Amino acid sequence: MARKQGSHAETTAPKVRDAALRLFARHGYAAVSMRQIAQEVGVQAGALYRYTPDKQHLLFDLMRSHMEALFEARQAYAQPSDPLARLDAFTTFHIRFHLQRVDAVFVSYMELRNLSPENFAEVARLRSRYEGELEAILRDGVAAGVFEIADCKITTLAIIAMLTGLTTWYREGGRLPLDEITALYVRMVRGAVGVV
Amino acid sequence: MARKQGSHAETTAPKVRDAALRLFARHGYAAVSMRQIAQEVGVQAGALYRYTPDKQHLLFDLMRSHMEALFEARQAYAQPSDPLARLDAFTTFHIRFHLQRVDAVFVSYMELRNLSPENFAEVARLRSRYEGELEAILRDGVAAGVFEIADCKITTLAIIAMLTGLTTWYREGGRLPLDEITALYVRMVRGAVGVV
DNA sequence: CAATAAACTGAACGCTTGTTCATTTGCAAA
DNA sequence: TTTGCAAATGAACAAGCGTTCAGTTTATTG
Repeated sequence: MARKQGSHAETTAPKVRDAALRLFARHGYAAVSMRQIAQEVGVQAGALYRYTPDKQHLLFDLMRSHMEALFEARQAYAQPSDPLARLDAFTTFHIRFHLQRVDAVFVSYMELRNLSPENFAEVARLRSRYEGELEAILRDGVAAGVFEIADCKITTLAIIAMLTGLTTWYREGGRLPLDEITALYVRMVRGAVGVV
Repeated sequence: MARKQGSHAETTAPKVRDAALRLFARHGYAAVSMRQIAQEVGVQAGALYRYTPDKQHLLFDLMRSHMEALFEARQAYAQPSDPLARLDAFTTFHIRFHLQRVDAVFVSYMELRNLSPENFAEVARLRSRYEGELEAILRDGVAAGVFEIADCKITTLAIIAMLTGLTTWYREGGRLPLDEITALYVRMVRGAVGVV
């Protein structure tokens, strides 16, 4: 019989992903070598190839599972029915989720150009599906007469850019607690969609 | 006497900068080699070192002159006195300037981590000076009772993130003309600062 | 204990990297 | 036409790159 499957592999695999994510976020995909990742894991470079077919796929896996985690977390979130409550919930969710995974957010936004065309298309598809969720909320709000929005598509992109920008400057233990910051953003998002 | 200064250098120098900017934006600083830049310019790699002490400085120069161009362009812009008009003018200016230099914006936001600490500090200083201009507008508006803002610092960052995000998706000849897009953003920014 | 297979090593592969520098090119002034 | 120098070449440097693979280690199974 085979050895209990992956007694070490199950330890090493996430280590590889963690190290790669942290290093890619810090220095950029192209600037990080497989040897650096290996050193962080405590292993020789060749051993990494038991966990990824190549460097490019390692990057893609990180991005894809970031998006998958995003949808999974979102599904676990309460979905109110009235548009304004849903918008607020989206804002809160987006901020909380993204702040918990700054490295993954950074890598997912910065390293798109290092993906092969097919891998890029896959990530782009997932991202626009997520954007679609916000857009649907906006459309519902407009239909219900609660939002005043001239163009839902553009408003969606503007809101997401505004919210995600938070990840570039937020530091734990900063001037304001996260709850207050979130409340500020909820209010700004409301303002941007014309809620008075 | 010396030859007319830089008869060729004056041609080559901007070519080097243009090529570097385009390639850095497209593939990332670390992924671009000096030989690639040289080929784009039509020169051997060694010749680049007449125009930059090293690769890192080439990146820094691009970022610094992007920021300098930003301040120069802003100074040439009309500065109304009432806060709301100034806010609208800032929005319009920011969009127009940044859309004309997508590559420089991209590089300036993506490649900060590839700067040496001193060079990073310099770019950060210039950036926060620019943010300060918007923040001043917001504070004036609050003082004048036209804006309803809970925290001017955070609102500043949120607005700039929202506006700059435009550069990642805008394409000339897209669904909407730039004037309409700008008008949409002017309205959203107004909403975010609580103008009714 | 012996057998087995997963996990990992360590060296090697061909290639590219940023940077340097002695040398050549080519134009403009004298 | 000669001279002088900026501009550019092209070869070289040591170092590092992603990836492969035969071989060694190691822990668990029968």
